[in-house]
Amino acid sequence: MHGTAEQDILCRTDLFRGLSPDSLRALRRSATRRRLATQDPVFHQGDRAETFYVVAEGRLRVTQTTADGQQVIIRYVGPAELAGLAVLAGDDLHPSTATAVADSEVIGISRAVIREIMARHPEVAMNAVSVIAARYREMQQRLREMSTQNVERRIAHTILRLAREAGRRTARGIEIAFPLSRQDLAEMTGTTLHTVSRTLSAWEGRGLVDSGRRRVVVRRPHELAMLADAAG
Amino acid sequence: MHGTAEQDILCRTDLFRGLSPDSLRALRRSATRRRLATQDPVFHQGDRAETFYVVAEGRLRVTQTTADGQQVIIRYVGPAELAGLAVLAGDDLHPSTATAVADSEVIGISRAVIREIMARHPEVAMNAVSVIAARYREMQQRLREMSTQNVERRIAHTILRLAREAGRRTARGIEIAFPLSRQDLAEMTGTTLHTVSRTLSAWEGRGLVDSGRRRVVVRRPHELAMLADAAG
DNA sequence: GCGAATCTTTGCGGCGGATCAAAGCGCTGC
DNA sequence: GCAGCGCTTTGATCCGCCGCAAAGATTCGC
Repeated sequence: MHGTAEQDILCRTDLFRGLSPDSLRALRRSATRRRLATQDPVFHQGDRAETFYVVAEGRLRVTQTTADGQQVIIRYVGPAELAGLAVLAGDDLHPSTATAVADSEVIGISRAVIREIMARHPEVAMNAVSVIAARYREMQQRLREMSTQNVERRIAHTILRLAREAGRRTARGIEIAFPLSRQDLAEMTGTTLHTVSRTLSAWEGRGLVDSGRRRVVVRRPHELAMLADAAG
Repeated sequence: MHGTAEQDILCRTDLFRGLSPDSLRALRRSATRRRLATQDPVFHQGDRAETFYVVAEGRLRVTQTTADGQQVIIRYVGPAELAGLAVLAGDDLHPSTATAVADSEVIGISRAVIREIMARHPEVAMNAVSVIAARYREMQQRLREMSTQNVERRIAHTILRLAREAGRRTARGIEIAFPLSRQDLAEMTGTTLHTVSRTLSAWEGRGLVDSGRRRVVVRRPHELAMLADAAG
């Protein structure tokens, strides 16, 4: 699984959907591959935005850190998804940091290459519009959640979303397929690890989830969804 | 100020920057103008996304309403800015509602027209990427604020942002140039009108702002910015 | 100019969730 | 196998902000 897998992943992205085999081949030649171990950084907040990445395998965590050192998780990025969208927009700097949370493989594409492809293939530029618009909508949804829902519902929504994006069916239920700590969930929902821990403990008591050290399994997705949609 | 003003506004947008005069003229012919009084709706959440709008004059409020009827304000949109970005992305439905908050004039452009322009003029498609990416970044910032800052700082940031986007210099300070109620600020910051009212009263006591019925004037922008950046 | 509607202010009580503190648990490395 | 580190749990306390309630301003319609 080398070249062919790589080309597969590129044409499976929403960004390059519809690009001709020839162009894909050329793109593949100018792209670079990188293997990452857990914890390896891909780029840092404030770095020059020279290269964006397609995840071929594994998963990245995208975070932002505030002036006073608080961190929030913007998103997890999985196979066939993109990290470093600022490059597509032609921005100078990466506004966020991307880090591998599992052994991963990414394909890097430089600003110059993607800008030229978009200029030559408007359908790719239009795909880029859709990709970023989807992220924008995602963000609107999270903002709405933060504004109107209490902590328990926010955690429920977040876990359900992760289960959808990165869920693995097991005998016990749907397992989120990468290490996810209480602290991580807190940084996604705007609360503290203490509150997340208490909430998961309560759910565990009711048989909704099964969780442990950096591990979450959703046992009753339907009931958790009810809870996520309940008032409050 | 008819045709010429309209063309001016179109070429002053980030979206159509760099488009040739000929194409602009053609675009202008296929666009429609609409005058709006305060409170007039432009489009509704759930409507088919057939047309997006360039604000030529005035201001729109873009909101989302949750299943249980709670409203959040996504953004205010002023001259040379866009409303209805979903149309650019080719989405089926408008995810939000846009309403005039002052007498306004908008220029409507249909999905078919903009898609064709983007297909023919990649630079416009790339502009669209930048426009949406800017909104995405804006949203990330607000999410970060919601996650890490207390109510007072969020209100301060919000008012400063509005003053920057829609501020009018007056003898008393910078006046936000459209009607803005306590409830509106609450829906932008994820709090209640009561808390906004208390906060503004406190600031008024310290001479930071001067506010009344649907009216906010920032008297000491610098001090308000200090407060917005302070810890907490 | 009067009343009604809308927006704002302010007091009071309560609670969700943060904060502080300390102890348990499960990996990892030697 | 034991030490040590990072993650998790749980208790106790506190406080920022919400929710409710009622009165005070301001604008608008007739």
